[in-house]
Amino acid sequence: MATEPGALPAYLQISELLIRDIAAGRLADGQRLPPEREMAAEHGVSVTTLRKALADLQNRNLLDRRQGSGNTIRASGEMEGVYAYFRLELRQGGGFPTAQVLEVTRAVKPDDLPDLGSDTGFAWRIRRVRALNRLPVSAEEIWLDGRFTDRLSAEELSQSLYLYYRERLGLAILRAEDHVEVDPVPNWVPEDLGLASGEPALMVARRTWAQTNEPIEFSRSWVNTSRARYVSRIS
Amino acid sequence: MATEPGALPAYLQISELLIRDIAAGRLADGQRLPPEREMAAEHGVSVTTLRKALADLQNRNLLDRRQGSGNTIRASGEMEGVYAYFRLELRQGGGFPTAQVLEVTRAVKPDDLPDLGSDTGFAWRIRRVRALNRLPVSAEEIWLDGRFTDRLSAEELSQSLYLYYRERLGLAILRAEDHVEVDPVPNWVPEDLGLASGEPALMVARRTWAQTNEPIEFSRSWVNTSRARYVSRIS
DNA sequence: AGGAATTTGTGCGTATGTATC
DNA sequence: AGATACATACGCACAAATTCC
Repeated sequence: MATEPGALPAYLQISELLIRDIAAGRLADGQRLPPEREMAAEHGVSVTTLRKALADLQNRNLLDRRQGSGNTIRASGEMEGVYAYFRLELRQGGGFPTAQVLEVTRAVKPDDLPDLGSDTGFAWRIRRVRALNRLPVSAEEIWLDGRFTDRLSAEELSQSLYLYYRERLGLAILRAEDHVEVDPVPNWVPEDLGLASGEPALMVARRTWAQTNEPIEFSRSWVNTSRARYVSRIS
Repeated sequence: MATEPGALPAYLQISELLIRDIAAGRLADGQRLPPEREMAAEHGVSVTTLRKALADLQNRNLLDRRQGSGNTIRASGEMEGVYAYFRLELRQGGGFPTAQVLEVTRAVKPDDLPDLGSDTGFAWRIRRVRALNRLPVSAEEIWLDGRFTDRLSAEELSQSLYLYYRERLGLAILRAEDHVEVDPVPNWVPEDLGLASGEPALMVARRTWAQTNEPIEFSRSWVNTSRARYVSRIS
């Protein structure tokens, strides 16, 4: 393992390497890792150091460590990971999330918007409809600070916005805070969502932060609660 | 450190000992711990082992470890622990939670209630008003399954219901799931909450589970969103 | 300002215990 | 019962951050 001056600690380099392997599918769910001594030799570190890397994966719920049995990848959390921040469910439970972008605009930041950590005053406004099993459940307006990119089009945005942030903009969302309230539906929501403009509806206001703890994004979602509900699991 | 056969590992013995010290107030918030080498000597273990105990405390958010600076107790998490499941905040943020019990009734379980893991068919219904900084913010109706206790009175219930569950009933809440919706306000809510019966309001439906993963409780809270909002932090 | 002292972070190698196969 | 593999624990050396003089 290279030990350049500015580099990350060896155990973090290894754990990040394994995380990328999982994300890329090179390490699949349920796959058994080689014994710790082997892996330590492969990476040219001591068993102690390698164990610290594996402990890190365990803390992230990506690895099942079992004495006498071995270390097993738990990549099930991966696809969930992309949607870990999505908190709407069909009323009968579950539903596969998709999104349709209605509009992408570069605009002056409104005054009532929370601070996004920039002084440019410009931001991207993304409006989209989120669906579960193809049933539209919410309309979402997202404000992404302007400092991250100079161009942004509806075509570029994949189904998972956070995936786009991570892969195209190098922004990993690490934290979010939702405020759930009741708020009038705006006038731009499409018909098929089943929400009447001006009527009170469940509204989720979200702020997100990146690795560096800088605020990135602010969004508001109006939810059709006859189709979906906001779910929060606590443990 | 004693190393009897059936005992916990040394590092866990030490971390549990420190946790008890924090809970009992012998280690106060902000207090600085002795250097690791000193503590290791005190407990008769190696620095490595002691560090593992401290890492455990850090994972529990009870300790702040800073290279070059030392280890500092963060007991703030203690009181928060009791209210960790409380997700309402004043609109300006924060607020100290209190509760006033309106009514405690033993009743037949309604049919539309989710399964509470019992076949007795009886349950306790608790109605109370929750306040933040003495301002009423929500009305709550709780159904506690009947199998846990034969008597329950308003006087017995402390401010924190979960504290009561833990100390009197031996029930530690380990998991909860909130469903947030919009729902008409019931007719029993008191005037000073500022919610009109029958009008739609933010409603939080919660199920809770105990250690054993058995369902315990179901509750619904109607929130005055002009005073408070439902907050969910994700990381 | 600057350098020494203090304190935690990282990493190694090894020995032994214990769960699983 | 034996082999395999992870868990615990020790002691040491050096790096990096902080504090103190």
